[in-house]
Amino acid sequence: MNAPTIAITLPDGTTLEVPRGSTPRDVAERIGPGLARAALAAEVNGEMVDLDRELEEDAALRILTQRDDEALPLLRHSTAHVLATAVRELHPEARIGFGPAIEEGFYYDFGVEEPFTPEDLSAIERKMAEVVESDHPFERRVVTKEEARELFSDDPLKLERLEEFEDEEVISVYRDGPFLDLCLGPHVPSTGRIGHFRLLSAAGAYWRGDERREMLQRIYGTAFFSGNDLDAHLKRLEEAKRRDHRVLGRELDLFTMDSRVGSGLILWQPAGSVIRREIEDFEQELILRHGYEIVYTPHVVSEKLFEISGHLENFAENMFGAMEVEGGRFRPKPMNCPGHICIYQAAQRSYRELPIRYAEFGTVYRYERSGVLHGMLRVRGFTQDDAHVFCTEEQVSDEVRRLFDLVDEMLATFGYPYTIALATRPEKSLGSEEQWDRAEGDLRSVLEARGLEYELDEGGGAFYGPKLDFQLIDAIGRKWQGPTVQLDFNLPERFGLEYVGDDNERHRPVMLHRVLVGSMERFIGGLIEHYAGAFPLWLAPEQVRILPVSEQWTESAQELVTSLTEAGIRARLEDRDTLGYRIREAETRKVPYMGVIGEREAGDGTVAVRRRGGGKKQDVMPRGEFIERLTEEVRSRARG
RNA sequence: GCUCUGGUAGCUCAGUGGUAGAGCGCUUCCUUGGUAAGGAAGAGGUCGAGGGUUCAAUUCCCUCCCAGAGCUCCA
Repeated sequence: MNAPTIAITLPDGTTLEVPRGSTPRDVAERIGPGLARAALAAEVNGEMVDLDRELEEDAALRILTQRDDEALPLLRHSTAHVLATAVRELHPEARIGFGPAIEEGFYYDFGVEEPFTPEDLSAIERKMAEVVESDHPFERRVVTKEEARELFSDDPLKLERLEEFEDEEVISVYRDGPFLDLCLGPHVPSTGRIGHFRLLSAAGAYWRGDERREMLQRIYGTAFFSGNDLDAHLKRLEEAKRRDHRVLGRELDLFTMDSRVGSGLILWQPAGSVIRREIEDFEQELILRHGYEIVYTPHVVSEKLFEISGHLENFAENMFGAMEVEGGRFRPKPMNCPGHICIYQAAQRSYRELPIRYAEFGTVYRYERSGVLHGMLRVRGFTQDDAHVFCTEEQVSDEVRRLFDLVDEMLATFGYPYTIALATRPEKSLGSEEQWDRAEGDLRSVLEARGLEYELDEGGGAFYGPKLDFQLIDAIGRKWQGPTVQLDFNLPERFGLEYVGDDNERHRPVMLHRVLVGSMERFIGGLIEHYAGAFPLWLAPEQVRILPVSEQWTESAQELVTSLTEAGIRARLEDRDTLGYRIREAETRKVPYMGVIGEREAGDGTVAVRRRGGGKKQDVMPRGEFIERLTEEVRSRARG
């Protein structure tokens, strides 16, 4: 016979005896009225549940309030239900799809005849406020499949989902006021707990993400516990828009596109080319110091190469079509690795040569569907800072260690913090278990030896080897794909790579693919947004603009421009229009330094230096000192 | 590729069934300036392309091209 009470263990280790069938809300009230008021949901034995779920057994319990990390997704999911509630009030015919919380908010998909207009969104938002005002409780009910079929008889999309439930699965539905949804939960106690939300956009989305299925209309929104958090989020969205690399790219003449050239193909203007060349020079210097050798491979190669590499089999849908030349078929390369392998195979390799590290700024072409193209971030032609390391299995961990040194130096220069994910063996994979264990162990031990935190992406590796992914965090907290290190057991096999060991036997080397920036296009697109177009001195296309106060000081100003140019500084004279106008122009062009030359400066050989964004503040200094300071700032690649 | 939205001057955008406008930029002239816009004049448009309706289409309709927001996918 069950005892009449159960023991509830709280996070601080204390235990409460409560009657069987008590709810987390009861427990919260036992702990204190403040907590009871703040409570949103609970975690029982690691499972998230509603506050009024009855507890039948001893359990570990944690009351969730808005201070807990899990609370925000909960709030957003509940807000999605409020959205659906409002849509159903205004458009009773709308069929309901799914409405989950996502990283920055939530969405809900609806089957409607006409897409939602901005006016619809406003009306829906107002209706949502009414739903919140009504403070409907979220009520959970467990139903049988048969009951559920009845309840959702008018909701074909829900019925489809319903049929996928296994017989023994618990089917729960949630009601808030007039709206009923098939939902796993949990939810906040009532719609009144939802305070600060905003609908952001509407767009088409395939039912269940399948492009062969019907297109539904998705409404995106976000929600927060406090108005301040919502405002901060909306400001961040504004800020992201302000930093859009496509807008800044045009304003600053960094890059352009031309439909005559083709979609997804970047034309680098001189200013953007300066940035790219500086980064390439920096990286080249870096990798030469780290023992790489630079190679070059052709852009168009025989299709036979991609038969051997397997690209034709596995990557064809991302490759440009073949061109026929004298009966042979050729393709623009989508990756650089096969070419590097051929260079490796140009000679018989001895263990004494390994590791061999080939690097190339290799331009590759990939077919991307027109709808996915986006500025410089998603293109059809891009240049990878690609490298391939051929080494023995024993050398892998040392090579990975060296890569970390490279990555650290590289990313610190741009001011990117980063996170790391280790992606391990997927279900379908190539190579022996020992090989994988060893490779993953190598990666792991390097991470641990460095004391680096990392996420584990279980089963996220490619079929041909585990990998490390670095994610960059930019100036406004967004994540970008950064360096990757990929072990490859496949290509050495396919190409039959060999080296002669100290035992005079032939062995198979391991191959590492790695990129630091990934693609120059994507990286620089991201960098434009990271710096909001205000590049540090070493990258700035124009580093100094020299402004004579009036034309009579042009000659003196020109002398300074010449000295700067001779010192390797990108400097330009600007002497038309008024000084105020030219200063404004230099500021909007985000030139890091302005040097003003007037009667005083021309007289005593100084320059009045004004820093970008520094307002009226100016620093008068001897010209030699100015040049020295700039040279040092460039040399150290200061982040400025 | 799909859904939706859009395409008017170099850029950002307004506008109309009777062959077109603003601001910025550009050119020229005046102004010779001291730290985020001195003044004036001027040039610049096949109103994305093709077809249809109409006395008349940049405007209404259809097709196509291009771009954007999503979906799916990726460096």
